[in-house]
Amino acid sequence: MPRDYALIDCNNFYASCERAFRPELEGRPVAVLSNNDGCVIARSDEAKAAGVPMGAPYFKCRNLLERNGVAVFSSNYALYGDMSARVMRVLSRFCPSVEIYSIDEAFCDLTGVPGGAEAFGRRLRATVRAWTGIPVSVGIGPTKTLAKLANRFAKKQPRCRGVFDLGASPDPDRVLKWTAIGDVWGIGPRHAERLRKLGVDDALAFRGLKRDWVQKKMTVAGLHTLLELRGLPCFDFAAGPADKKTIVSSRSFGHPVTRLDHMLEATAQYAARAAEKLRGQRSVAASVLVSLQTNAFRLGRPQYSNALSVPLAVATAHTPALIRAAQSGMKRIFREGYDYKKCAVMLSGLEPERGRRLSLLALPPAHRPNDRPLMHAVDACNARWGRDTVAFAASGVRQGWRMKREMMSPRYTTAWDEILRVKAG
DNA sequence: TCTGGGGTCCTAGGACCC
DNA sequence: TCTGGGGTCCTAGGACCC
Repeated sequence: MPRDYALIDCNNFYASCERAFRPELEGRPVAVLSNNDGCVIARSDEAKAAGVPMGAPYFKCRNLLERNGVAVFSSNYALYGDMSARVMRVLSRFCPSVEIYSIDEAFCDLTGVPGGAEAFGRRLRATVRAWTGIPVSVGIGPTKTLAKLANRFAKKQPRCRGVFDLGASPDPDRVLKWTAIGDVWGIGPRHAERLRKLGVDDALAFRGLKRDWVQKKMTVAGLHTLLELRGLPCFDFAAGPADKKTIVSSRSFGHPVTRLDHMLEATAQYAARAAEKLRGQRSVAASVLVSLQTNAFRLGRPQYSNALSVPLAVATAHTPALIRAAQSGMKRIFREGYDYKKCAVMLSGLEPERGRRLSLLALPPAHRPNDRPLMHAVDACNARWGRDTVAFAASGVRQGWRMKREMMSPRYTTAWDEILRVKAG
């Protein structure tokens, strides 16, 4: 039986989150910057129309932004994460099954919903808007790839009014023809360029290619995209989030770091953050990869980057152990005489906390009975009173390397003292 | 002139996604 | 002066083993 998958995608999500709490920005251009106020990562429709490019470095487009009266925000992930959860809760309340795909997208299985998928999608869209303030688009199709494609059509074609069901369309091929090859889910810039050179410019032309050729040139990933465009589902619907296989914490510094002690502070901070995420999925890590790099944009300056993987004797989620491992690796790859821009800590070899393998050489966790309750208490404090309420001394106190966020909006929904006030009368 | 063969595991790099 | 962060999957090739 053919299925109806819907892709619900929040429009210009970060910009819409900012606007949800500043109604006077409705109809005005809004842009949100990446960490460190580095580049533009979200734009309202008005900002797009003004010609603000996606990914543009802030210092390069600052004039353009000012000239057009664009309201500019540093990214506020506490706010976006919470708004995302609200949107997802609305979807879960009305849809039989929801797969959260990213912070601003979810797939829903609408097969057999009463009244038809499109009408259901319209109600969903209106409800999300009314309950969260976030505008969404809804695309419906028999496979995830086609739902994605339908979603893009819904978003770009005003007459769709935010919802489009490809399966119910009188001429679906016309929509495929309208979709540029590079806009097909799963076809990135590399493959798109190659395909265009062969005269394959849109989804319809791609769909007509021979499977053997596609598999040979684009591996099974490309083959799956091809088959999905033909209406054969290749990507399963996953109700719950799968455990991560790697966990990364990395951040560019607010100022270049030159000293080992500062680098070790940042390493500890990132290791602690990664460890928190690790415990969040009840896993332990078997190895820690640290890396560092100078700023490759600064031509003419000496460049250096390196990475080192540090295996752990026993897989663990204990922050002090992970900090020790990360710092020992960092000491080995750090070289004096460079301006470092960024470092990262990646946890890999993840396995569930229960049922992990134990080493014969190190004490099993049962012999360190206080580790887990301690970490649990730290996580509970930070969940309740905010990140870094309890932190590790190894992360330093002054943290001169911390990122810049000079235009951040309040954490309207996650911090009591930043909550919106509504004046009476 | 000759230089086995096949399996498994790991890693690095490439491509993609948001 | 200032250019994000966090993931997944696939493949090729080398190491290693018998």
